Amino acid sequence: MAQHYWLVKQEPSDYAWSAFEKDGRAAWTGVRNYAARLHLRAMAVGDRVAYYHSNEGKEVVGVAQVVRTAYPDPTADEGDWSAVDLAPLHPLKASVPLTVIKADKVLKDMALVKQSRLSVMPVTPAQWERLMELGKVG
DNA sequence: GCCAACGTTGGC
DNA sequence: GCCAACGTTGGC
Repeated sequence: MAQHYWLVKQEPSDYAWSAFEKDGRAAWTGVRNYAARLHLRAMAVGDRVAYYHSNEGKEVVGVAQVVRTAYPDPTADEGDWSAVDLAPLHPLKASVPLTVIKADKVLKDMALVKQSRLSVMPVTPAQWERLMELGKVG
Protein backbone atom coordinates (compact mmCIF):
# COMPACT_ATOMS: atom_id res chain seq x y z
CA MET A 1 0.00 0.00 0.00
CA ALA A 2 1.44 3.29 -1.09
CA GLN A 3 1.90 6.01 1.44
CA HIS A 4 0.07 9.23 0.89
CA TYR A 5 0.83 12.77 1.85
CA TRP A 6 -1.49 15.41 3.26
CA LEU A 7 -1.54 18.87 4.70
CA VAL A 8 -3.72 20.13 7.52
CA LYS A 9 -4.25 23.72 8.51
CA GLN A 10 -4.56 24.96 12.03
CA GLU A 11 -4.57 28.39 13.55
CA PRO A 12 -1.74 28.50 16.08
CA SER A 13 -3.93 30.45 18.50
CA ASP A 14 -6.32 27.51 18.38
CA TYR A 15 -3.92 24.57 18.46
CA ALA A 16 -0.31 25.35 17.73
CA TRP A 17 2.30 22.79 16.72
CA SER A 18 3.94 23.23 20.14
CA ALA A 19 0.72 22.20 21.89
CA PHE A 20 0.35 19.27 19.51
CA GLU A 21 3.90 18.11 20.29
CA LYS A 22 3.24 18.45 23.99
CA ASP A 23 0.11 16.31 23.72
CA GLY A 24 1.84 13.73 21.57
CA ARG A 25 -1.41 12.89 19.82
CA ALA A 26 -4.59 14.68 18.78
CA ALA A 27 -8.05 13.84 17.52
CA TRP A 28 -8.52 15.90 14.36
CA THR A 29 -12.13 16.89 14.87
CA GLY A 30 -14.38 19.75 13.83
CA VAL A 31 -13.98 19.47 10.08
CA ARG A 32 -17.29 20.54 8.48
CA ASN A 33 -16.47 20.65 4.84
CA TYR A 34 -17.25 17.90 2.35
CA ALA A 35 -14.02 18.11 0.41
CA ALA A 36 -11.99 18.04 3.61
CA ARG A 37 -14.07 15.12 4.90
CA LEU A 38 -13.30 13.18 1.75
CA HIS A 39 -9.59 13.67 2.37
CA LEU A 40 -9.86 12.66 6.03
CA ARG A 41 -11.58 9.43 4.99
CA ALA A 42 -8.85 8.67 2.46
CA MET A 43 -6.11 8.80 5.08
CA ALA A 44 -4.31 5.60 6.06
CA VAL A 45 -2.30 4.84 9.19
CA GLY A 46 1.29 5.91 8.60
CA ASP A 47 0.46 8.60 6.04
CA ARG A 48 2.55 11.73 6.46
CA VAL A 49 0.82 15.02 7.23
CA ALA A 50 2.32 18.49 6.94
CA TYR A 51 1.21 20.86 9.69
CA TYR A 52 0.45 24.39 8.54
CA HIS A 53 -0.14 27.41 10.74
CA SER A 54 -2.82 29.62 9.18
CA ASN A 55 -3.53 33.29 9.94
CA GLU A 56 -0.58 33.71 12.26
CA GLY A 57 2.71 32.44 10.94
CA LYS A 58 1.36 31.20 7.62
CA GLU A 59 3.98 28.52 7.36
CA VAL A 60 4.43 24.79 7.40
CA VAL A 61 6.04 23.97 10.73
CA GLY A 62 6.08 20.24 11.24
CA VAL A 63 5.37 16.70 10.12
CA ALA A 64 2.80 14.42 11.70
CA GLN A 65 1.51 10.97 10.87
CA VAL A 66 -1.90 9.39 10.84
CA VAL A 67 -2.34 7.03 13.78
CA ARG A 68 -6.04 6.27 13.44
CA THR A 69 -8.15 6.28 10.29
CA ALA A 70 -11.49 8.07 9.95
CA TYR A 71 -14.16 7.50 12.58
CA PRO A 72 -17.34 9.43 13.41
CA ASP A 73 -16.46 12.88 14.74
CA PRO A 74 -17.57 12.90 18.40
CA THR A 75 -17.89 16.70 18.31
CA ALA A 76 -20.57 16.62 15.59
CA ASP A 77 -24.04 17.07 17.04
CA GLU A 78 -25.66 16.25 13.76
CA GLY A 79 -24.59 15.17 10.32
CA ASP A 80 -22.16 12.58 9.09
CA TRP A 81 -18.71 13.94 9.86
CA SER A 82 -15.36 12.27 10.35
CA ALA A 83 -12.28 12.67 12.47
CA VAL A 84 -8.83 11.04 12.42
CA ASP A 85 -6.08 10.85 15.02
CA LEU A 86 -2.71 12.41 14.29
CA ALA A 87 0.60 12.25 16.14
CA PRO A 88 3.54 14.63 15.68
CA LEU A 89 6.69 13.12 14.19
CA HIS A 90 9.12 16.02 14.11
CA PRO A 91 9.22 19.77 13.47
CA LEU A 92 10.74 21.13 10.28
CA LYS A 93 14.28 22.35 10.87
CA ALA A 94 13.30 25.37 8.81
CA SER A 95 9.62 26.25 8.64
CA VAL A 96 8.36 26.90 5.12
CA PRO A 97 6.36 30.13 4.81
CA LEU A 98 3.50 30.65 2.38
CA THR A 99 5.49 33.31 0.54
CA VAL A 100 8.13 30.70 -0.29
CA ILE A 101 5.50 28.15 -1.29
CA LYS A 102 3.89 30.66 -3.64
CA ALA A 103 7.23 31.51 -5.20
CA ASP A 104 8.32 27.89 -5.65
CA LYS A 105 7.85 26.28 -9.05
CA VAL A 106 6.72 22.95 -7.59
CA LEU A 107 4.78 24.17 -4.57
CA LYS A 108 2.84 27.02 -6.16
CA ASP A 109 0.29 24.54 -7.49
CA MET A 110 -0.52 23.17 -4.04
CA ALA A 111 -4.16 23.20 -2.98
CA LEU A 112 -2.98 25.39 -0.12
CA VAL A 113 -2.46 28.18 -2.64
CA LYS A 114 -5.28 27.40 -5.05
CA GLN A 115 -8.01 26.55 -2.56
CA SER A 116 -7.20 28.80 0.32
CA ARG A 117 -10.24 27.80 2.37
CA LEU A 118 -9.67 24.05 2.35
CA SER A 119 -8.41 22.82 5.72
CA VAL A 120 -7.40 19.25 4.81
CA MET A 121 -5.80 18.56 1.45
CA PRO A 122 -3.65 16.07 -0.42
CA VAL A 123 -0.02 16.79 -1.25
CA THR A 124 1.65 15.13 -4.24
CA PRO A 125 4.88 13.14 -3.73
CA ALA A 126 6.80 15.76 -5.73
CA GLN A 127 5.39 18.57 -3.61
CA TRP A 128 6.16 16.63 -0.45
CA GLU A 129 9.75 16.04 -1.50
CA ARG A 130 10.23 19.72 -2.26
CA LEU A 131 8.58 20.75 1.00
CA MET A 132 10.92 18.49 3.00
CA GLU A 133 13.88 19.82 1.04
CA LEU A 134 12.97 23.39 1.91
CA GLY A 135 12.24 22.32 5.49
CA LYS A 136 15.78 20.91 5.74
CA VAL A 137 14.44 17.49 6.65
CA GLY A 138 16.36 14.29 6.06
C1' DG B 1 -9.79 45.56 9.95
C1' DC B 2 -10.77 44.86 5.21
C1' DC B 3 -12.01 42.23 1.51
C1' DA B 4 -11.76 38.39 -1.95
C1' DA B 5 -12.79 33.67 -2.54
C1' DC B 6 -15.84 30.29 -2.12
C1' DG B 7 -18.93 26.97 0.20
C1' DT B 8 -23.69 26.77 1.91
C1' DT B 9 -28.46 28.03 2.31
C1' DG B 10 -32.93 29.12 0.92
C1' DG B 11 -36.39 31.22 -2.19
C1' DC B 12 -38.45 30.52 -6.37
C1' DG C 1 -32.37 22.78 -10.12
C1' DC C 2 -30.84 27.53 -10.45
C1' DC C 3 -28.99 31.40 -8.48
C1' DA C 4 -28.73 35.28 -5.27
C1' DA C 5 -27.75 36.19 -0.54
C1' DC C 6 -25.19 35.14 3.22
C1' DG C 7 -21.46 33.43 6.26
C1' DT C 8 -16.79 31.95 6.96
C1' DT C 9 -11.95 31.55 6.05
C1' DG C 10 -7.71 33.40 5.67
C1' DG C 11 -4.31 36.47 3.27
C1' DC C 12 -2.92 41.07 3.30
